[in-house]
Order: sequence, then structure tokens, then C-alpha cells
Amino acid sequence: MSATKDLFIYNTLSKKKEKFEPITEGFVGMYVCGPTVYSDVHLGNVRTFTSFDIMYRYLLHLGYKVRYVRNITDVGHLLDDGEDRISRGARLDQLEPMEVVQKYTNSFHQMMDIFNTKKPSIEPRATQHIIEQIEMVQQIIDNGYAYERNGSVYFDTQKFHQEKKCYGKLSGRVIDELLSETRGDLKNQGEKNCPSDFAIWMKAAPDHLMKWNSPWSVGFPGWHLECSVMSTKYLGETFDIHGGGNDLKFPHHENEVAQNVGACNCEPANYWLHTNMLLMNGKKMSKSDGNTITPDELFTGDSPHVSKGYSPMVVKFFMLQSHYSSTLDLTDEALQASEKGYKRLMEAIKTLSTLSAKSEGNALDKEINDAVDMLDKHMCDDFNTPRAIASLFDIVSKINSLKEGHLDIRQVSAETMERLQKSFPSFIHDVLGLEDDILSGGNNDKLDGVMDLVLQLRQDARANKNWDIADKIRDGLAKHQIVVKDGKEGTTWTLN
RNA sequence: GGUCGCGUGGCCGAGUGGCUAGGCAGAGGUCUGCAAAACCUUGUACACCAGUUCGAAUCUGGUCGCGACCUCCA
Repeated sequence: MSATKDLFIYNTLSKKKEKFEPITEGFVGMYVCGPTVYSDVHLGNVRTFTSFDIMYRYLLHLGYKVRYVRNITDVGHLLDDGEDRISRGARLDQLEPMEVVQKYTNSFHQMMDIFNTKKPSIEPRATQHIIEQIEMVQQIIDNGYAYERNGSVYFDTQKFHQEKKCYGKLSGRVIDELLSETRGDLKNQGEKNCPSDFAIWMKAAPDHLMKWNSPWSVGFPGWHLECSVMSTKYLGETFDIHGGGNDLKFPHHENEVAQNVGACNCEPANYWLHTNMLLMNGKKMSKSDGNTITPDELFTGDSPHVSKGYSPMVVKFFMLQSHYSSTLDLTDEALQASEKGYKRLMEAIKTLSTLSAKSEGNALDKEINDAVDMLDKHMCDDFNTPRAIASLFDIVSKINSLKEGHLDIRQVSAETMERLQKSFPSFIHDVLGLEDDILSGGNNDKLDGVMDLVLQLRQDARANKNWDIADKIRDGLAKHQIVVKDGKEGTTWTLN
């Protein structure tokens, strides 16, 4: 694959689909806002990071050299009452703050592995960049866009907007409306010049657990600052792609842009991508209001929201059947549908590997090649995984028809077959990051041996028209989730 | 209240100014000892009301409903 294909992506900044043109030909810098590690990840995080993983994989597939930075937020994220999320986690679990961070970072990584996502190139932590954050606060002060009050430092949104005219550009906010809003119950509201101003350095209360020395106070950095700092450090003042969940658009990303422009006088990213929310029961899946199911509950089926467990790859496949920019409603029925479709897809990979074309014939070549071409065409259209998957199923039908003899394999040239056998599994495994995690027949030598024997005995019974024995074997195996299928070219079996 | 988005057939979910999305489920058929799987065919659709247009589910306006953000959230 080459980087010559035109990729179009929807840019939140322009609210349009734009042709992707990297700053440096052949290279992509991508920053994605990672999780705050104060508790276990939930499915919404998984959807977001899976979506960006697909983009990362596809950029690699196109031949780009990608530096993918995804941070870990381990400080500075305030709750309603002003308490740091990590500190609260530490207090509740009776752990050191860094123990909390390590614990949930580990479980986050584990879950990302379970969903078969690639690791980012760099995974910086906010607390490892306190010095840089202090430097950026100073830069913003020096440029006149921040002011110090009682040891805290606030970003001056009004002055910034008057001079730069860009506050609100990303999220579509109108600053005058923000100004009129009062949030009297917010901490330190009284210190700000203006309600829309936000803290970039916070003076810590004496009992605050995570705090550092700074020119202004012993305190901690504002939440939005870490991303501004770490993206700049690892990707430069302006880089290609910045991503995150829709719910971060405002205030997080808007403020991030303001900080970068305020410090460096240039916009941080050329393309802003936002993934949409995962819903359950038609509402945003959210830990804070209890409308949630954990990944583990989904895998085991131990939840009132599902009738059974679903494997991680089925869940991932379910997610990829919708576009990243659309909301997705998680329902048991939809998961069941995805599970069946997913099995069919995985079966087709196996079937394809058994096909061989030796002829020169070409009646089917164009159809097959066109279908394969569609995979890239759809991915280049703003990473349209649902359409790409639809094309995959077009190919599945072809594969099965060839196997069953409904399509004549002599009409497929060896060259086309080779391309199909290479690109079909490769797209599923390398681009979509799907692996076969439910059909395990074939990777256990002992079971394979036993099954060979059992099916041979059954075949003997069938040859003698001893249907009772044959059916007894089949029914007995079914009780152990082994499904026997009698095909034209012999009997196969799969684990359910 | 402000801003934005959405409303597609039984379910999930794409897309487009005129041509089948796809998956699952339903119906009929082929295959099979039967079954499963697979394949073929097939029905049900674009919230409502106007307007623009030769033509709109797709564009515009209004109505209703839903959601997100505005406050920690992917």
C-alpha cells in the first residue's frame, strides 16, 4: 500500500470533510486524549480508543509513518466539589495516589490489549510533565493571556478572544454567552475576572495530596494544560491530528487550543476528530449516573442489560458496524446480531484459505477485485468502517459461493485469488484489528485428534445409514458447544 | 434557557437529490438421510407538515420527539 490514496476526514474545526494533507509528506502526528486513571475503564472509553486505533492502523496501512501520542491523565482533574479524581480514588481505596494511577493504568492497558488495540508510540503522563506545564503557564502569563490570583493562575479568555478572535471556534461556543453564565457554586469562582476564565495553575489546599512547587504557589496544573504541553513536546507546536471524545470538545479542547495559541501563537492541530458517545437504553453510557455496563460484565453476561456474554471481538465488531461520529445504542439484540455476523466473517476467512484457483479464467475477476477495492475506498471516506464491513460481506458471499460451487472457481484467476487471500484477512486482522476469539477449532492438537476420530466413527455410521448413531454423536457434541456440519466435501466442526 | 446533532424497514445501522447499503430476524427455495451451515429469491423504510425541484427519505422552513454539550466524563 502506498500513501498516494486520498484520505478524507471530517474536521471539527471546519465542520467539513477535508482531504487529509499531512504537514510533512509521509508522516503523521496524532494526539488523542487518553483516560483519567481513577477507576476501571468503561465501554465508552473502549469505543473511543478503538475508533482512534482503527484510524492509527489505517494511516499505517496507507504507508504513513505515524507518531501516535495518547496521554494518561493522572492529576488535575477536578470533581464537582473541587477534589482531584486521583486523590479521591486514593482516599477511597486507601492507597497512595500513584498506586491508584498505576493500578488503573494497568487495567486500562489490559483492556486495550483485550480489544486488540495497538499501543501508542508515546503514552505520556501529566505528572511527568509538571515542569513543562509550569513553563507553559509562564509563557501564557508572559504573553499576557493569564493572570495570577492568590497563588492560582487563570487564563484570561476575554482578552484572548479580543486579540485572537478564536475562542469558541472549535466547539461553536459564543463567548458572550459564556460570559453571561454564572457558576457561583464552582470553586474559586470569585477569584476569576470572568466566569469563562479557567485555571491553568491551582493553589493546593493544605490537605491536598498531589502538589508541586511553582513560582505562584504549591499547587497543581489545570486539567486542560497537560494536553497542550504534551502534544507540543512530542508532536510540535502544530501537528496533524488531534482526537478525543465528543464530550471533550468543550471545555477541554477549546481551552487546549486557547492555551496553545496563547503560549505559542499558533493552532495546535490541523485536523480535530471527535468520536461520538456510546449509548445504552438510548442514553449516554456514563459512570456518573449509573447507566453503564463494564466490559467484564459484557464478556460474562453478568448484567441485567444483556441475556448472555459476548466476546471482546464481538463487542468490537459491533462497534465498528457504526461510524465513529455517530452515537451507538448498545442493545442485547444488536449484540446478538453482531455475534452471528462476526462468526460468519471469521468462518469466511477459514473457508477462503481452503480455496485455490489455478485457471486463467476471469469472468469473476472484476467483481472480486472491485469488492476488494471498495475496502480502501470506504476507509478513505472518513474511516467508514460500516461501509467497509458491508463490502466485506459482499466478499463473504463470494467466498461461500465459490466453496459451495454456486460460483465457478475456474472463473477466478490465480492472480485474483492470491490478492483476495492476502487482502481479505489482512484487512480484517490488520486494519480492523479483529481476531478470531470465539471459533477455536483448530488450535488445540489434542481436541483436533479426538474430533478426527469421533467424526470418522460418525462417518462410518452414516455410510451404513445408521442415522441413530450419527445423530447421537452430533447431539452429544452439541451439548459441549461443538457444532458438526456435514458439507459436500466432508464434515467440519466449530466451537461455539 | 443557550449551542449543536439526530429521528431510516421487526432490531442495530450506512448512504445518497433520481440507481440494492450491510448485519441480524421473517418468508419462500436449493443443497442435505435429517439437521446445521451455505447459497438464491423476497416483503416491510426513510418522524410529521409545507416548500424548492422534472424528481426528495436526501435541499429549505416549520412542528413534534430524542440526545449531547453548556458542570467531572471518551
